[in-house]
Amino acid sequence: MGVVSSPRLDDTGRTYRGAGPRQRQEERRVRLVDAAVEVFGTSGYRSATVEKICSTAGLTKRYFYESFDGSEALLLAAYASVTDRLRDSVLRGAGDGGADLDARVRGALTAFFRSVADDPRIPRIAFQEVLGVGPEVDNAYRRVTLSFVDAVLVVIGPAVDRTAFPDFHLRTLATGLVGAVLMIAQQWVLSENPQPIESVIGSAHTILSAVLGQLGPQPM
Amino acid sequence: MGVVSSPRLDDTGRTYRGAGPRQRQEERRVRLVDAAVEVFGTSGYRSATVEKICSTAGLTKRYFYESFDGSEALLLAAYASVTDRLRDSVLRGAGDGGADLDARVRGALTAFFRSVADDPRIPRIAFQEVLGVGPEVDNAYRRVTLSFVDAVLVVIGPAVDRTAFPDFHLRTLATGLVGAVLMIAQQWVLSENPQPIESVIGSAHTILSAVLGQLGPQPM
DNA sequence: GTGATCTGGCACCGTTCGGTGTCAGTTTGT
DNA sequence: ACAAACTGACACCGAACGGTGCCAGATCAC
Repeated sequence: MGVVSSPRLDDTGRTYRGAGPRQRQEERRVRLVDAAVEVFGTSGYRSATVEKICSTAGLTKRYFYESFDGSEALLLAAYASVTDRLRDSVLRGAGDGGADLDARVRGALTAFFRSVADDPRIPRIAFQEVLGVGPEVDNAYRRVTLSFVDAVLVVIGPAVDRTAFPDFHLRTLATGLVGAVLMIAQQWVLSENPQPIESVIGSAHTILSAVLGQLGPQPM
Repeated sequence: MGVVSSPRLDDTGRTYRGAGPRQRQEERRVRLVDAAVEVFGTSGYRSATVEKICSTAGLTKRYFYESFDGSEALLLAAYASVTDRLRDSVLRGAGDGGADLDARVRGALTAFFRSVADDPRIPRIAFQEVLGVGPEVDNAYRRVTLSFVDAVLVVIGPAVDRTAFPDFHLRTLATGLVGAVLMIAQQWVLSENPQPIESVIGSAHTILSAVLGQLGPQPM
C-alpha cells in the first residue's frame, strides 16, 4: 500500500534529456507531489481527480500510476511534504530563541503562524483535507500529531518538574497545547478580517506560558 | 440550498397508518438523519452513498430527495443533530456545577468527555468527517466552533477581568481552550489503550484553570 | 367494495472517474 | 542512419453512483 515501486527497479535504462531513469522518475514524482499540494491546498482533496493532478503537473495519468497506487497515496505524500516543512520551520523558529525557554516558545509560535499565513495551502492540507479520508490517512494524521506533541515535550522538557507530574499527564497536556495552537490558527486563517499575526501569537503564548507556569517547581 | 421543502407543502393529503402527510414526512426525515449519524459515524462520510443511507433508514432513494438536496445537505443535518446534543449535554454538565466556577468547568468537561466516550460516532462526525467536505460544510463547522467558543466565554465570563484584556484576546484564548479540549478528546478516542476518563478530564482541567488563573484580577 | 392515494422496490439512464492499452513521434546509443 | 527506448496524448472500458421514473400492491376515504 502507499507508494509503489517503479516497474523498472534497476538503472539499466537509457539516459534521456541528460538524466538517468531513476532521476527522471524521481523528478516526475516530485512534480506530482507539488501539483497535489497545489490542487489539494486550493480546491480540496474531495473534488480533486487524478486527471486534474496530472494536468497541473504537466504529466499524464500513466506517470501517476508509475509512482502512486492511487489518490490516497498521493495525499499521504503531499501531507508528509507539507508537515515536514512545517515542522522544520517550527523547530528552526524555536532554535532562534536561543537558550531562554520563553524566547524559544515565542520563536516557535512565530514561525508556525508565519508559515500558515504565508501559504494557506499548508493549513488546508494539514488541518482540513486529511481528516475523514480513510483509516490509512487517519493513522498518518495521528502519527504526525503525536510527533508535534513530542516536539512540544522536548522544547518544554527542561522547564517541567518531572517528579511532580506523571508522564501521561504531561503528554495529555502537550496534546492540549498543540490543539490550542492548531485551533487558533485554523480560526485565524478562516476569519474574514483576521487579527494581526502578533496578536494571535500573543494569545497563543499566553496559553502556553500559563500552563508552563503550572508545571515548573511550585513555590509553596 | 440545503434542506428542500416537500413537494406537497399543504396538509391536503390522506392520513396513512394513523399519521398525516406532514407527520409522515417528518418521521422519514428523522429516520434519515439517524441513519446518517450511524453511517457517517461508523463508516465515514466519504465512503457513504445515498443508497447506503436509505437502506439503513429502511427507506428508498425517492424519500431521500423528498427531504434533502443531496448528501451534503444530509451531512449538515446530521452534524447539527450531533453538535446540538453535545452542546446541550455540556451546558447541562456546567449547570450541575452550581455557582462555583471551578465546579462548573469540571462539570462541563465531564459531560463532554462522557458524551464522546459513550458514543464514538459523535466525535467522528463532529471532529473528523465534516472537515474538508466543501465550503458549505466548512462554514457550518466554523459557526459551530464559534458557538462553542461563545459558550466558553459565557461560562468563564464572571471570572475574567474584562478591563485588563481586550475582547479579541479573550476570544482567541477561548478558541485555544476549545481546541485544547477537542484535541485531547480526539487523541483520547483514537488511542489504542486510552487513559481513564478521570485522567483526561484532570489534564483538560489543568489547562483551563491555568489560563483562567491568568485572566482574573492579578494580585500583584 | 371501489377508486384514489400512498408506499416501497426496482429498473434505468447519464455522468464521472479510475485505470489500462495503444500509437505516433521524439530522443538516444551505436 | 537506424533501431531501441522513451515520451506524451488519446481512446477506451468498466464500475460506481446520483438522480428519475415506473409499477404492483397496500392503505385509506367514501
